[in-house]
Amino acid sequence: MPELPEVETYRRFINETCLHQPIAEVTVQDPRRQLQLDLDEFRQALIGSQFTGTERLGKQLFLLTDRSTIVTLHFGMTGDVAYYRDETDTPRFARAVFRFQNSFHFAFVDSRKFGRLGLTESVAEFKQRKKLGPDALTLTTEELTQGLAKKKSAIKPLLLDQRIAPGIGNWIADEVLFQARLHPERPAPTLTPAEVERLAAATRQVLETAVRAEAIYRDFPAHYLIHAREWDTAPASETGQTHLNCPCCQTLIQKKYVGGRATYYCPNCQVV
DNA sequence: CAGATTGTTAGGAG
DNA sequence: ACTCCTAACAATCT
Repeated sequence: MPELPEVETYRRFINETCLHQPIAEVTVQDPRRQLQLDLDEFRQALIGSQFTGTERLGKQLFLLTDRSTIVTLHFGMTGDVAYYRDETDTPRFARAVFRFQNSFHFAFVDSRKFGRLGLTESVAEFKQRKKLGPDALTLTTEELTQGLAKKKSAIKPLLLDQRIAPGIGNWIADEVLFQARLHPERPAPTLTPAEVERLAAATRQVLETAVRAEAIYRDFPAHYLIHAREWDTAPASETGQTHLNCPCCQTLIQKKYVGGRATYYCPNCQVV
């Protein structure tokens, strides 16, 4: 689930829990898969150091330390964070655990092991190496126009391209397109400047709303498409409420695969 | 139990 | 060399 709003929420959580406390031990359950460097190097770089602050770019999280090294965290599809004192409270699927000298623990939790941990010298270096574009939370019309230049494909896969506006994931992409009233398969070259501007504005607005709601989807505004996604119908059906219709025009929400990802849209509000 | 799943990336086709 | 698309990755949930 971790798209930009979740990662931003994790960042704030870490800021409130993990800073300025010497690290006593670091364990990684499956370093060959999830750690991008040797486990001993990782431990030596961090044991005895403290986290001093955090940064975020798209879905990538950076933990600054009082040394010249920065921890990089990517949460994959199922990454989460946890902070607890007793080892007996270690969450299921804790894949990496930082124990602080005050005996509290910070855990990188990730059932599916798609997440990654690594080290970098600087955020700028990391951004360049990964070719990440400008953060989607503050995406300007100019940045989006630049990012879409010479692109030929459908707009939705481009919104998911982290080199254009990192932070947008599959669900947010659908929400942004719905709010901008654009069909997910619109070819990027056919977008008018006004539509690109609408898309950039919707991106900022959806992400700001999601961050404000701390990525808790049921707290999103009622006119959001996200309530119509299938996964929302399970809990909703228990209360007798389903939201499979467009919150704007009541048309049945369609599902199809665009760029290999499940895509939800309103065939009435979002015309190609 | 078959089929779905959030993100990223390698590999192939063009 | 670049763009675009697909499939694979691991594990879990429904």
